[in-house]
Amino acid sequence: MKHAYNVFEDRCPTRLVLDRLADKWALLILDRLEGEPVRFNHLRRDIKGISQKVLSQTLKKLERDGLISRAIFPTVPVTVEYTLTSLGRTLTETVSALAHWAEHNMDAVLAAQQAYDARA
Amino acid sequence: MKHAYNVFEDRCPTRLVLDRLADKWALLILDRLEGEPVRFNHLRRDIKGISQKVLSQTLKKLERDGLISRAIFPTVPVTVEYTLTSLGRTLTETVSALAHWAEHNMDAVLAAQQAYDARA
DNA sequence: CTGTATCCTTCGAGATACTG
DNA sequence: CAGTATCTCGAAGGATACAG
Repeated sequence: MKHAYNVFEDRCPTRLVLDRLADKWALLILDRLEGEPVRFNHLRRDIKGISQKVLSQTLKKLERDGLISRAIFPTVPVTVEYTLTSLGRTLTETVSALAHWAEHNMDAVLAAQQAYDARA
Repeated sequence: MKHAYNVFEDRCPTRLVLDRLADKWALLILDRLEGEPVRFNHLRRDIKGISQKVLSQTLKKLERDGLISRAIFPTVPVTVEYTLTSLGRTLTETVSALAHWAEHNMDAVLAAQQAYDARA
């Protein structure tokens, strides 16, 4: 067999990886990072609604997973840029596909919800 | 403009839709449902580690969003089949791409984590 | 078989304030 | 600018029992 694990198995490494990806903020960060490095506060401003704490935590997790890298520039005050790694770049296509699906099918989902709620 | 909203805006419908997708169990269910209808307990058995309660809740949300449909067969005891809707089927390619990414890049992520932890 | 109801715990997120 | 440190709070999830 090609793979020892699959996503349907409990407590397998694959599931742990999918868990990390199944995170709203992580997806938004990866999507935003596509194409260009972005600074901390720039991300904070662009990704509306994320708190400083959660942004910091999520960036740390993504860096630990090898999906993004953190570059520190000794300016005053200090500048920090986050960039997709080559591993992270292999994900962007899928991630932005998900984001685009959400944008394009929002209306259909909303309509389905209203129909569902009307029945109940 | 083509879209009034994008995923980076707070409290926009697109974000709400992405929120729903950014759910580990929802992704696993959608992935499992690709290709064939599946019964409740069958899903429960296949998606290892999910509780009855969470499975039920997640299925209800996915049905409300118009991504899956629920068919009741008046057998004794009753049989319930869950199937992807046509809207849901437009998502499967992306969802399974995510799952496959996790399976294929698990090793790289694990290695990155170990390298990160070794540095710290 | 396919769920719902309840209890209980814990984990995560928001708010706020502070630091290098 | 780029974070860390607390604190509090609510919601999500597991376990268990029960129901149609």
